[in-house]
Amino acid sequence: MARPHSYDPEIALEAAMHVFWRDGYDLASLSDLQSAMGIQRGSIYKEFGSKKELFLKALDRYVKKFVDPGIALLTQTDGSGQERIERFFELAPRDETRGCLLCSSAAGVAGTDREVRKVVFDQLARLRNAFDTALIEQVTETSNRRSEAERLTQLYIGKRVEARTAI
Amino acid sequence: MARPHSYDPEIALEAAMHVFWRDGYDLASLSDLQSAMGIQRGSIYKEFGSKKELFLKALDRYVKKFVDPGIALLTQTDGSGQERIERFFELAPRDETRGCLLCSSAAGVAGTDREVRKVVFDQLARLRNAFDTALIEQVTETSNRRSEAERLTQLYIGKRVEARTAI
DNA sequence: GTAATTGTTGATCGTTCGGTCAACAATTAC
DNA sequence: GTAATTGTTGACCGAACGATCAACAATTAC
Repeated sequence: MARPHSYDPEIALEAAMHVFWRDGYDLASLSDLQSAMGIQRGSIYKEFGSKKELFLKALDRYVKKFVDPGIALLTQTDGSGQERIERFFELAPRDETRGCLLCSSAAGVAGTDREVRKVVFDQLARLRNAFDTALIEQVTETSNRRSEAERLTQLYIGKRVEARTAI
Repeated sequence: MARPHSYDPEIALEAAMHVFWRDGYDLASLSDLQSAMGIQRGSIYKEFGSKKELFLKALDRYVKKFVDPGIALLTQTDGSGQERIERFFELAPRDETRGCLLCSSAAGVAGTDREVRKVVFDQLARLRNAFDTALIEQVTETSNRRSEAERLTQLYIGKRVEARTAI
């Protein structure tokens, strides 16, 4: 009954995610996004609402693609928790100099935007809980386990942020 | 022989450092800096050259004020290395939600500006070396010590980046 | 006093930003 | 075919950006 889409919103979002991943929220301009997504500005706004909404959807996609598999690995039941934690830290390719969109956002836009900060906080909490689950055999005392899970989360963030400084 | 300065460049730089610390490089606008520094735009440019040069000088000041004392603690000779490392991680106040300017810059502007990236990389290397020095009693094997120093550096970055997500 | 020198100001520059919208295109229902 | 509906486009908007500069202010040397 009406003109059909000429582009796939999922593919456009995927492209936007990569721009935000590489450049961060602030440096990613609408012109950059427009080029990468292959659609015009008006279509971006009709489809995604605003730059910030587009970013939040791209971040959500990033989490589904790159964080959730790690959480699934940590919380699955085969193999020892220690093994799963080691495998978790091997998930990110060594040459991925873009780091982690979630971690970079923690250092960047999350510091100034409350809504983004909440999303980042919640996702990092999910990761912390997954570490906690993986530690349940090794560390029986709850508060010790919680602080070790906290340490592992911070270690993950540090690794992925440091990756962005590679020369 | 000429008109004297009406402001103290060191105090102005200190103010700029706090703006960059809170907002990051991109979000810190010249208007913000101007207000915080208490001098007009023209004077900022005459004194510091450009926004990026001002940022690099502010980052340098940040390192001198907040990173160097930590490095000094790690590399001093009294107390055990383990003790000094523990004290290092207690240097940052728990309620410092701005995190660490060096770490935030690693996740942010360092990803897109080569010059900033080099500075951040070098300063993180100094910190890594300081951890290595503090580990010299505990870990005698060189490559083990190096990877443990790397871990501690990443843990530090993670802690300070995570601090920015506090709700 | 005057001349020379340097610091300070704020208006102004061109550019880029995120965002909007009227015109046009493509489809379905009839 | 026409009408209705929705998708797409690119020109355009005001605002904010980083940066510049001519005019003015304050000091020293004489």
